[in-house]
Amino acid sequence: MSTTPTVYDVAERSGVSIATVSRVYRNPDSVRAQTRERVLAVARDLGYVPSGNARGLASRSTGVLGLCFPDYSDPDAESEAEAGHGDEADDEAAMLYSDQIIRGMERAARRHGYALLIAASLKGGPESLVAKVAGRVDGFAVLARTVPTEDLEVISRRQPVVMLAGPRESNQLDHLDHIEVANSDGQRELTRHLIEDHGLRRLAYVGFAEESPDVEARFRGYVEACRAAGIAVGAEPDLRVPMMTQAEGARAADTLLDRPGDRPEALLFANDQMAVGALHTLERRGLRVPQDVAVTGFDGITLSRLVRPALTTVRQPMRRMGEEAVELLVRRLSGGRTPENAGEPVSMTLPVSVVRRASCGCKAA
Amino acid sequence: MSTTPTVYDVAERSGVSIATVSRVYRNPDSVRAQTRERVLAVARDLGYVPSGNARGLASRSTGVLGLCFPDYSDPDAESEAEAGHGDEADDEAAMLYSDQIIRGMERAARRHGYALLIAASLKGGPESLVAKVAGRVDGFAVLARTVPTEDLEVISRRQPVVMLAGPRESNQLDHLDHIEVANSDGQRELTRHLIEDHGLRRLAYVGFAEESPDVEARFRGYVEACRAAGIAVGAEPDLRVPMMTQAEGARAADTLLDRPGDRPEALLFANDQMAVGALHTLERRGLRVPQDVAVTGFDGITLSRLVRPALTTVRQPMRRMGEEAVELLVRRLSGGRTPENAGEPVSMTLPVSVVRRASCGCKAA
DNA sequence: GCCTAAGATGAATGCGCTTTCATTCACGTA
DNA sequence: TACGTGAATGAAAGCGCATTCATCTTAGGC
Repeated sequence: MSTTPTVYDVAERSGVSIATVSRVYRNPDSVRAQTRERVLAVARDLGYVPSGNARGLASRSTGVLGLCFPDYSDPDAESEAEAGHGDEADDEAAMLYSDQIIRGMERAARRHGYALLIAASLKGGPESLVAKVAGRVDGFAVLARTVPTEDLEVISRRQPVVMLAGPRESNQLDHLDHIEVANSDGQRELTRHLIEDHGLRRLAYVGFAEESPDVEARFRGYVEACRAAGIAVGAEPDLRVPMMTQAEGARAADTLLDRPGDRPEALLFANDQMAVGALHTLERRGLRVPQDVAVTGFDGITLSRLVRPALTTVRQPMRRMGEEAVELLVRRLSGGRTPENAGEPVSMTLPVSVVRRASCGCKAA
Repeated sequence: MSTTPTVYDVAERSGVSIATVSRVYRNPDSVRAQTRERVLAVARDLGYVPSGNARGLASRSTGVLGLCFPDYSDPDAESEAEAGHGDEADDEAAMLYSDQIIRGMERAARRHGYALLIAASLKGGPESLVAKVAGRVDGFAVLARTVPTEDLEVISRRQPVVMLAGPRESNQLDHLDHIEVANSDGQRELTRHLIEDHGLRRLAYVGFAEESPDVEARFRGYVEACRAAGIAVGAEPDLRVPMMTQAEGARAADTLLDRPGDRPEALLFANDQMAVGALHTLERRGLRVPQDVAVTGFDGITLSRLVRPALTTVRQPMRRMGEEAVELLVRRLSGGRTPENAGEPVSMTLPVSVVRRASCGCKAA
């Protein structure tokens, strides 16, 4: 009896067939009450729990949705939390993207009766990651750039996959559902705000070195706003950094301020982490924000509100993104096996909102 | 071909047996390189992804750990986030317990090569919840009181289960591993702080109506500190509320302040949510915190730092708890099939820390 | 050039459950 | 009394993979 009990054990002990045991769990009403009770009693007695694997195998569906995300942990955040045990710097503050998406997905999944399987990619083989998740769920969401697109290409032929954040790949993944945020709109509006409402004209944009669709889109919004205001800008950000971390942001600020010529009136960063790093640099150099230099971020992470001056940024509705992802998956899953399921891939863009705080001059620091 | 490809399809197309296909994924080195490449090519071509279910069934292990938690969503938080779109009140602020535990578990699980399955109980049958999770994972953690103890009793005979937060049940679950925080110590220290460092003596404690081991432990700490200081206290909290929400906290404050006799100098709440609600009430009534009344919470949720005055509270290391839970499960899982596995159940208590902020008078509001 | 051992592959079985399809049984009806 | 009916249950066939054990190669060794 050291082995875990199965339907066979329960069936034998309660004098019914395994089919009946199965029915007791799948469709209780189809079994006579008396029989049902007997089976349940034995099951309880034996400590029987239906094997999800066997169930899934036989019914080819798992009742689980998945989420793959990259290892987002910013080394900065880690070390900072460890070093300064200050009240303000504790790690709780850093509710990451992934956390919010997880929360959104979990809620929505629960509503639809699904559980959620989450897995972040290790630096090792992403192969194992996606394979592991894909093989165990009915459908899943992937944060952009977590998994090689070609792998997704393959997997999406077999189950619903929705890509989060990051414009749809123009090449092959045209049949992948996709949810993004209005990166371009947000950055454009924020830039317009700096130019029109604060009268700033010497702007500098800091982006990411590796090609990142999101960052590109943000930069595009920046460029549009500048041009609309008659401000000349190049086709490239003023600076590209190797990683979008606080450390790099701090360094970037130094680099830009050390450049010859007039000091920029505003530093626009492609994400909040970098902007926060820049804030440190500016303070160290004795420059006041926003009086001497305005600073803006992008994302709207919790930390952006906690720093001083509070960071003006663009908030992304990550939680909602998670919810929408689930809705989409559920729709694909329930919508008949093959009707319009092969129909047009859905692509949705969620609106963002500019959050005006102190670092651009809107509120008192 | 509309059906999802299986090992059989791959085997046939690449001219090998299914055993070889399986080997290619499970143990690549045991297959000749040439053969391996051929199989992988076909797999890629066909869009083959190994079925996690079949794998799990055949190898009886899933590579997944689970977490069951109650539906913690505080209705307050929801409505507040929807109503006031204020910058300060956005939902990011509310990083709940479950979120932190999830994060801790995810990190630790990833390190050990496991994925994480999370599921919150719906109000419906908790049966389905736990069964669903239990059937799909190698082991899992449960937040106290999410699942009827008798169910756990049954399941724990079949796989490792670790209970989080909440003292071990004295009755039957003695063979369940268990991780808790030093609730009693924390509340005692916090109370001692109010009494000795701030000279407060008229205290009032607000707890939860339903029996909750954690809340009981906290109350116990409170009582100990009072008695040690020679302050008389009853065996019951001054007030028990039906739910530990902000709304109830607000109401509780009203109730306590309306009672005849001297106004309490300090209101101690069994969690932060209630304390925050009380803060609203006090402001409405024109009472200053901490000058007129001190207020304290318990938990150390992010919101506790964001409210004004910032809340003095006791921080629980929820994230670490998640990590420890995984470590424990992994140990159980890897530690031989039956050696000391049946050994003593582990029970660990994580230390908490008092966070002194403005609401008790320690820092400027 | 023949024999042996290690390496590569195949055949077959079982993992635990779901799901037709068929069978049995108890009634009500003609 | 014989027969149709629907409910309850059983028999059996997979679901897709991992894993022995047996079989077949192939590279050495003499």
